[in-house]
Amino acid sequence: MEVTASLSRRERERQMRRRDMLAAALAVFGENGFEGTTLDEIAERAEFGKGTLYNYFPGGKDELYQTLFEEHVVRGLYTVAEETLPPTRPLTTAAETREAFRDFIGGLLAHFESNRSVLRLFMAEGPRAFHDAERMAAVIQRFAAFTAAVTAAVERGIASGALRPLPAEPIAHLLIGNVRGVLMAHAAADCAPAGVHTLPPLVPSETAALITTVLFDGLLTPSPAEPSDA
Amino acid sequence: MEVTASLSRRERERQMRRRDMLAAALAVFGENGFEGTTLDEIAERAEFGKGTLYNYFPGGKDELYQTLFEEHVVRGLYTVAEETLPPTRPLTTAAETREAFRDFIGGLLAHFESNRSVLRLFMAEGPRAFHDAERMAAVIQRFAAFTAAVTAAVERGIASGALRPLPAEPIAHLLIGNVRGVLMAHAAADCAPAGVHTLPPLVPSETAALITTVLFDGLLTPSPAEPSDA
DNA sequence: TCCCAAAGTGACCGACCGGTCACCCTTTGA
DNA sequence: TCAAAGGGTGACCGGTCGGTCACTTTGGGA
Repeated sequence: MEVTASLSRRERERQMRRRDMLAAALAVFGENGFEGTTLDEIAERAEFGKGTLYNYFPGGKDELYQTLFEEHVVRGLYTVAEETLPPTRPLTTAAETREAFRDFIGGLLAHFESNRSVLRLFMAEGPRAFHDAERMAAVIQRFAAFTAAVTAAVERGIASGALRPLPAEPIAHLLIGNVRGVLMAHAAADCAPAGVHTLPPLVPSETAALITTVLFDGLLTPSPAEPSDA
Repeated sequence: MEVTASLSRRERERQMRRRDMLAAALAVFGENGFEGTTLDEIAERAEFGKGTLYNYFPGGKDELYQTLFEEHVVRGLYTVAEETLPPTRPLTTAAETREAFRDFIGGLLAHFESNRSVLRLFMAEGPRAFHDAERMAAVIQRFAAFTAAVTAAVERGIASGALRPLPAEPIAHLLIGNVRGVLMAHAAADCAPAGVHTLPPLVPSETAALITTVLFDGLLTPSPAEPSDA
């Protein structure tokens, strides 16, 4: 028992240190990007020697980055989709559908709005992968479950008649792209020095409402009668 | 006269070499991204010595990159906006407005679809700027004229009653973001190895029509009567 | 034909950084 | 108390790459 307890304490301490390292790495990657980050800085920030990083992450810089990306970005996206667009949620009326996707969009915005380092991780990985087919394949694969969940929801909306019969997957990508665009704009704005193109702070619910209005009701002034919600 | 002619021939040759260097640089940057590109490779591809690059671009790697970005991306975007959404184009009816923005979106798609290197330049610069306030400010400033032109068009559409009275600038960004998203998806797809998430080839006019339908008419099935176009 | 200025060149430099490993220190258990 | 083991450490290594500059080539004019 004592041996077990001792081992598990060791194990717990190991996990804690691992977390400290990841937290430091997230901060530095968020500030300086992948290329701009040095292992020395991560080690210093985590208050460990550089060699120790390699005890915990034998894959080095890349393993640290991929771990963070998986944990915060991939899992974050999937969790939001799972919670707001589960297969059990009814999407039969216009109001239900609009509300579900507003929740989805708001959830995504909230997830990234709360942590700028994670947001930058999200924004920066795509372009990084453009120049490496293997990495790009990995990224696409990792997001597959997420995009599939969104596409399924769109398909259900179309099947129920709530949504127009447009191709579901492009529509799903369009939805995601809108969120991505807004996040990108905010990431850009709060990086630029004060005064240059200042954006009002991101309020997920309000922005989600705006995007939802545009995407679901359209930009055109409704001609015959306002399609009333609920 | 002879002196002048001689000088101008020199000058013309200089311009030609400059162009060769830029073309080589564009190809390499497009393939490998900014960080992944070495001056040695650009020099080799351009069939000049590395030192000669510095005769033409004293600012080195960064000047080459910025020049390409300005020439192909910034000017490209602005030209499309200027041609498809000039202040003189009437945006008073729903049909006019939808058509103008469909042209705009199609123009953007066509501009980048025709040159993948330029597309990657466009996609990659944003994230690169996240970690450098000065560069980000420069990027925002360089796009200011473009976004202003689009915002102005949205405002005119709203003023004429064709578009809903939503905040014009966010809407402009949303429009641009949708195009960006589609382009990103295609850049990603044709980088990934065959078989992974293959996308149908990008047909600017068709994609523009889809985006326009979604953004202007909305995803919801119109309840009372189909708002007929024209 | 010769001269010289301008243009071209690539070997070289130094900074940088990911990754390694020989050493050291703490902990543990007898 | 001590010895062995495991984990922690950071100086160091090798490779890379942006940028430089002393030398070479070129070509136009006298």
